[in-house]
Amino acid sequence: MTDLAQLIDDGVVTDPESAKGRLLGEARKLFKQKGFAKTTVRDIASEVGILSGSIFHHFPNKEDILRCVMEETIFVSLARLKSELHGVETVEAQIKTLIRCELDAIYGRHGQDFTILVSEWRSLKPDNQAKVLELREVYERLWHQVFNDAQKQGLSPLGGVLLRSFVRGALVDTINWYNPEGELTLEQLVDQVYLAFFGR
Amino acid sequence: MTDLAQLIDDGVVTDPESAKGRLLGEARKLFKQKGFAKTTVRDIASEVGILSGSIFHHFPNKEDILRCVMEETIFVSLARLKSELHGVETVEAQIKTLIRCELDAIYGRHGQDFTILVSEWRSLKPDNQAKVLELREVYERLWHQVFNDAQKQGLSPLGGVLLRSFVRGALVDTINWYNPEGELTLEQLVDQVYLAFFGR
Amino acid sequence: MTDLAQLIDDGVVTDPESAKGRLLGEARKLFKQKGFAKTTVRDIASEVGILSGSIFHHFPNKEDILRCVMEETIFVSLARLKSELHGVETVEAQIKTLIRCELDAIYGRHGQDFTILVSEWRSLKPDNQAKVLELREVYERLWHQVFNDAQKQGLSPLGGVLLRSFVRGALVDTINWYNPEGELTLEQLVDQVYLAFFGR
Amino acid sequence: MTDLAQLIDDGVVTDPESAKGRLLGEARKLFKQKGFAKTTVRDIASEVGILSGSIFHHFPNKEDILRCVMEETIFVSLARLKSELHGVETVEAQIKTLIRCELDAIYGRHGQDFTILVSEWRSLKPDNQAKVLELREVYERLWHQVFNDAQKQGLSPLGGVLLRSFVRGALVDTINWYNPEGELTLEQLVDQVYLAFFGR
DNA sequence: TATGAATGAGGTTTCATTCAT
DNA sequence: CATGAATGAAACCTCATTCAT
Repeated sequence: MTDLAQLIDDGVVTDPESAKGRLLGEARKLFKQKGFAKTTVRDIASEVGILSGSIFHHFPNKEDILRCVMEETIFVSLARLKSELHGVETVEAQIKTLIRCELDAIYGRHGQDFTILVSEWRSLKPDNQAKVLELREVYERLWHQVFNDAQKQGLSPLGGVLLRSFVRGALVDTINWYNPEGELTLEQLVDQVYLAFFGR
Repeated sequence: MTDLAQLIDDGVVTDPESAKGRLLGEARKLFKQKGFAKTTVRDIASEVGILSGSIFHHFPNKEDILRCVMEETIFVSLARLKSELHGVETVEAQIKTLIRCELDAIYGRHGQDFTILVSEWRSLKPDNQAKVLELREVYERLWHQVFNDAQKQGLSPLGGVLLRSFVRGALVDTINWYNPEGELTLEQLVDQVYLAFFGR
Repeated sequence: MTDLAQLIDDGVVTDPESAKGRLLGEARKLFKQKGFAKTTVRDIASEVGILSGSIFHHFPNKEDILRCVMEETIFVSLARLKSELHGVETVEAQIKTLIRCELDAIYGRHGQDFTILVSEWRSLKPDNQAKVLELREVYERLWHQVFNDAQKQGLSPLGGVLLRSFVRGALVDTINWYNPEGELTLEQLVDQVYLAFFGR
Repeated sequence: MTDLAQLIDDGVVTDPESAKGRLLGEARKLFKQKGFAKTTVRDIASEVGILSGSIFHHFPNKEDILRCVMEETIFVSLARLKSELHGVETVEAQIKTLIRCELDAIYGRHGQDFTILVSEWRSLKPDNQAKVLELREVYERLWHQVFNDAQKQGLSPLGGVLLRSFVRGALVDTINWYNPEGELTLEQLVDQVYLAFFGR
């Protein structure tokens, strides 16, 4: 059973074949393209092939769609990260795996579109922010652990939490200039990020 | 004459005492607080103490207010950066100056609120993006030059353009976690950023 | 099946019982009374008994309402004209039928309000003008044919196109002085128009 | 002394060199081009080279500008008509003079833009309509007299008032199809109108 | 579950008009 | 006479949300 199938089975990720799942998929796409504020509930509905009123059978309101999109993003990213980290021994390889997975998530290789987590953070009301944050911290802790190890090995003078913040910023911001179809491959980008922070 | 006074004199920055200037100031504040989409022109007007219709004496439309806010941000940041870099000899000191100025800009120490440039980029239509981009590139080139020097001196294995991208991301993202009133002072943050990228 | 019922069935005229149909009806009435510019979408909505926002379920914008009103006017006028002309043999009778039908249309006897086509022509943007013009030319050609026959029979020294222009002007302008409830009956008016242009 | 100079001297037409006169001239042009409703008081001001607020030193409100434009149109048209009719003996020549002068007025040969009188009639409130109507009836009576003579001579079977209505409609409507720069000259158009109504 | 018409609050923008300078 | 900033009402339009069918 794949990671994704497992997650669907666990009920934390909606089956993308289902009506709700297709809704989430299109919503994610549009939120990424045009932003949450400029995406109308009609846009989403028409992309799925239903009418706007029908959306509210699946979600209580628009903001909740965003919350679900974000939470699924974290679930999927987390599962994938754990799976990819499995069996990786050296800290260097672990770091590169972390970076690679997050870039994959940002560029939607597995449908996660990590960027939304940052760019649309303010579109959530505080209560929803709290819910998502809880989940997200699980994900962040994985980074902290690996980065703390890196510091111990002298790969960076900074502690895990601070370093993770800088790396996250650097990665998320690539969305503003990096073109995955351009000359620099994703793997090369991974290496450059590694070099920038740990190349000594 | 101060830098700011000079810029106002040059006509590239609006006098903050004037009606238009006050409008820009309040708009900047609100855009930062609530985001462009959720800030209404009524909000801005009422903050200045006029009615919403009066705004359109000074700006043709809401988006143009954002464009002006962004352009002033760049003008002020650029002027300040040049002034602060003046007489600074070592590359290390130059880098720290760049970082310090941008963090100052992000945290609005001189009224610039640099973050808006990144977070509201998508709120501009392509034609306005192009106008702002032109200005912004002048600012970015300053970073590239210093970072290229840093590479030559072996301070980082990366070229100036790529390195600047990573640093910008790291700095801009601080907005999501850094609290300027917290334990970590801005000067300490500058040092940590320097360490993260150049501390070898 | 009546002509109108047939047109509704064909889908070129909206059922006046439907929401959209009632909207068009009230819009037509108001456009005629106050003119397009001075009629607000709120006026129309309140006349139908809905709120202004609801109008935009049926029409993308105000101008489109006018376009629909105009197009329906032509469809109805054309259908009625064809039906009335059917079996009319002499040119004189055909001419009077044309005149009578257009006056009927102007005075809204069958709900067409032909005048709007002329008086609000400039309220349409060029693209909408083009759409309506296409339809209207079908209608005009009917006149040209009959008037060309009239010229051949020596009823007027002018060609069909020019003559039609003059007659249209004369008929449309009646709106500025003719009172259908006054002494001059519509049938008498028809005769006078005929006399003015063909009475020799 | 020209007719116009005489009218200016009489105080019924504003000197076109004066501020108020230039205002009226530009207003007339814009009302004709875009219609009264779509012409803003700013449009007019900027065309004259002043600011919108200054207009209200010359006119109490926008509608009054229209009223003045209309009244001047009538004054000028009337003066010109009287002057042109002077010494014309035959009814045929008188009719053609009337037609020619009105077409001249419609196409702005002497700056009158007669069309506005018809197309913007509804833009006036009843009290202003009444004022203008009073003037206009003097002008219309000239037509009635000549057309009544025409009927007596057997040139048309219709009475002057009704006939004038039809001719006015035909002439005013030319604005919707006639191009003064096209193949049909204005003099030829005069002849065709004459033929249409009196050619027997 | 889905529809689709309707809601109703709120958005940006327009514009004739006023008035202190 | 002219300015130009401000008014304030009203315009068109948007859109998340509701609900009877």
